[in-house]
Amino acid sequence: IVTYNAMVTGYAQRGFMDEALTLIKNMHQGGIKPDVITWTAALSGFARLGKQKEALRLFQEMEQSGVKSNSASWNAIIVGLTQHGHTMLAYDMFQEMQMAGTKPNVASWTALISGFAQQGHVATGQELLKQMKMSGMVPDVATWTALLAGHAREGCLEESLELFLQMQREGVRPDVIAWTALIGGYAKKGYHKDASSFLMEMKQRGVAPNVGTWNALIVGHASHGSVAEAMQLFTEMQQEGLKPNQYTWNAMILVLSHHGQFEEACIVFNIMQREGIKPDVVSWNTLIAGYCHRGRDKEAFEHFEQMKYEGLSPD
RNA sequence: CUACGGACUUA
Repeated sequence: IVTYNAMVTGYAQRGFMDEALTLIKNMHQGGIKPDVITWTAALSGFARLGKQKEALRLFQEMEQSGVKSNSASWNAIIVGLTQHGHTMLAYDMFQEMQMAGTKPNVASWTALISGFAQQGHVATGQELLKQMKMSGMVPDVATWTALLAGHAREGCLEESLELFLQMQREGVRPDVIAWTALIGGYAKKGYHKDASSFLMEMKQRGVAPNVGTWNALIVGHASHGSVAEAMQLFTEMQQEGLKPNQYTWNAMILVLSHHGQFEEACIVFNIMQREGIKPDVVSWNTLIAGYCHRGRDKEAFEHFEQMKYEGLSPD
């Protein structure tokens, strides 16, 4: 069962759902009964792909086979809904989960709060946090960060900072992700000085910045700031021993495009490939949108064609 | 037991 679960999880996480389902069938034939982990791994795969019908079907199949769902199974469904914009349906599921006798855990609350926060409904998220506390649950660093990030994305820096402080008053230590959410808010508004003081502070407090943290700093230089400073950060992160990832390269393309440096942006396409990272739809969209903003429709179209030629489908 | 939640890129 352990081996099977590992394999089902592997396939499901990669979106190979046919393979995952075949494995479950094999388990049955081999006389091994899939457990709640097997089922949850599989239905979570469907949920992430936005195939809610199939996810729910597996959920029912699980219960019919006599395996009781737990909060993780419900959470997988809820996350699938929130990540595809169905926040209200996720909320309904959350209620249904309780009616079915499963108590939401911290992850359930966090998933729901994050869903609303990502849709720009931060106030609802705040309200849910209050309810969560009233129900006796204790928010952890992920819960706080979901809300904090919501405020940061809205550009409400005071609110995001206040949550950052509040979580600490309530005994929760910010981790690298919480710091990154905070820093990202400041960076995006062009408050680069504040962003880098926070970077220093997090280091002093023993939290090591990761690639995501640097990405947040770099991308701030798209709307406000300069290519030179972005390049400087890009170099610095590598001196710290961190390797640029897809987000980093795309951020660099964005910064260059925003500043009209399209030739350089195209060079970045080549370099990233040489470094083993393929430009994705986001990379191309960024470049094409950059051309469009400057009225360079011809080049936008040429790159649109080239993207298709490279085997990527426009979204 | 590689089951479920939070940050950073385009639109």
